[in-house]
Amino acid sequence: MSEVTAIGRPRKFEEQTVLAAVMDIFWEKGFEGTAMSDLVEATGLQKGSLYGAFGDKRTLYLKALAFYDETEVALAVDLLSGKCGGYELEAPDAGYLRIAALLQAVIDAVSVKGDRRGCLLCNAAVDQAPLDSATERSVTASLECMEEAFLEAVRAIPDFVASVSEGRRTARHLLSVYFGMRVLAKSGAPVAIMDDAKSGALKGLHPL
Amino acid sequence: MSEVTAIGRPRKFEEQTVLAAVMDIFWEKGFEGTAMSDLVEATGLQKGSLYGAFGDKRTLYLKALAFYDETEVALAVDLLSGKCGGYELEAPDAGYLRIAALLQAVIDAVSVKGDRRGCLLCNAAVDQAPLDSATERSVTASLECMEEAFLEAVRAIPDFVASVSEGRRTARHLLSVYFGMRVLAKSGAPVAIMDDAKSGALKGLHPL
DNA sequence: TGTTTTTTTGACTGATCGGTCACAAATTAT
DNA sequence: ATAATTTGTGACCGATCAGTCAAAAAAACA
Repeated sequence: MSEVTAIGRPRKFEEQTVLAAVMDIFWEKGFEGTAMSDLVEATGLQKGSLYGAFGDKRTLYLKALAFYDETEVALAVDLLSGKCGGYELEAPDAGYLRIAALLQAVIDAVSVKGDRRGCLLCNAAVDQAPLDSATERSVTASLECMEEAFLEAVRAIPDFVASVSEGRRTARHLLSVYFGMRVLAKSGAPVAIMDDAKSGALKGLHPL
Repeated sequence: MSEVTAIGRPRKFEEQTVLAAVMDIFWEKGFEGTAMSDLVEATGLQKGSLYGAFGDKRTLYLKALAFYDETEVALAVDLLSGKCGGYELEAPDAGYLRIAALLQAVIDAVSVKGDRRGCLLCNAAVDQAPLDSATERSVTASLECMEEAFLEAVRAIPDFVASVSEGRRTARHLLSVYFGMRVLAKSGAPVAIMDDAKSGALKGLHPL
């Protein structure tokens, strides 16, 4: 993992910390909207150090996307697939609750935390994926993770009488609702709209 | 509407034509990703003419958004509210068919026409609405139009036993699915995923 | 104490950015 | 004609863009 002794002048920064700061800026401003000077300011590093350690702007963006996948996407996936605590995971309607919790988290990000940045994955899909194939690949991979996690949650809904293909269909439908809500959130839509989008989606999951 | 005689040198361009070209570029590249030189190339006008006729880049963007609202959004709204022909509007399940047709149109834009630009409204919501209040207002207004149109379609579903508030909820849920599918389309998602998102959403509309 | 290796630093580059402007061109009004 | 008014044109502006580089600094070696 790490060299015990490293020759040469040691780095003054933690790679993960810098990447987190870089991700934040790209998240807030997008790829084109972010200048290298923004990253210099946010990271406290000089331009030369950034280029030396991470490569050019595009590479940095891709690494920020990967970091997002490892942190934020992983959190959502863990929530959906029941690998993290706090959501009554043992309840009989665990799958339903997990999906409800994720959609509620999208709403809370806006209404509680005032976070208008939305989802970096969604942002990247909209403004960079069609223009850059490496970004497209990264986004696609993260989307597949989320789809599988939704599928896992759907399958954890007892009495959800559904064929295998219907489970997949439902997962993809929920994926779509999730990103739609992210878009609505960024547009400044009132909480009531997102609440309805959420409960409208959940309604179809309750055959009880 | 128009002056019969206009003093001074007459314009060589049609305002609507130029606006359509401008909209196309912003649609494809986004606000930050579009340079004035791109617009000069696309419109055939010189920079000075563009500034003289439409104002600065931001104003031009807002006018392109308004143009999108008057053309593309209006088409979707007309389709949903049954004001345009071609979709068996007299059938007993007219509302259902209209919604299905709109979601299918999102898929066809990608699979038939190879159009990866998505929806300018969605793009604007994601990358400009949080940063510019005028853009946010424009996006919000268009979103409200679409919500009302979805609501009209939902209410045109016979046997859709639902309270008033449930109709609204369903409309907002569909709005969310619609934008989610737009995001998936831009991410390069295969048609199968969007098909499932669509049919998953439609399933909840068929209490038959 | 040097030598070597790596990182930090900030000045520097050419290109491009959004935006302006003076002047030529085209039309109506007199 | 000629004056008045508007539009088209392209050179021009300072600012900022992404990216580079040589030299200083900080560490491990010898």
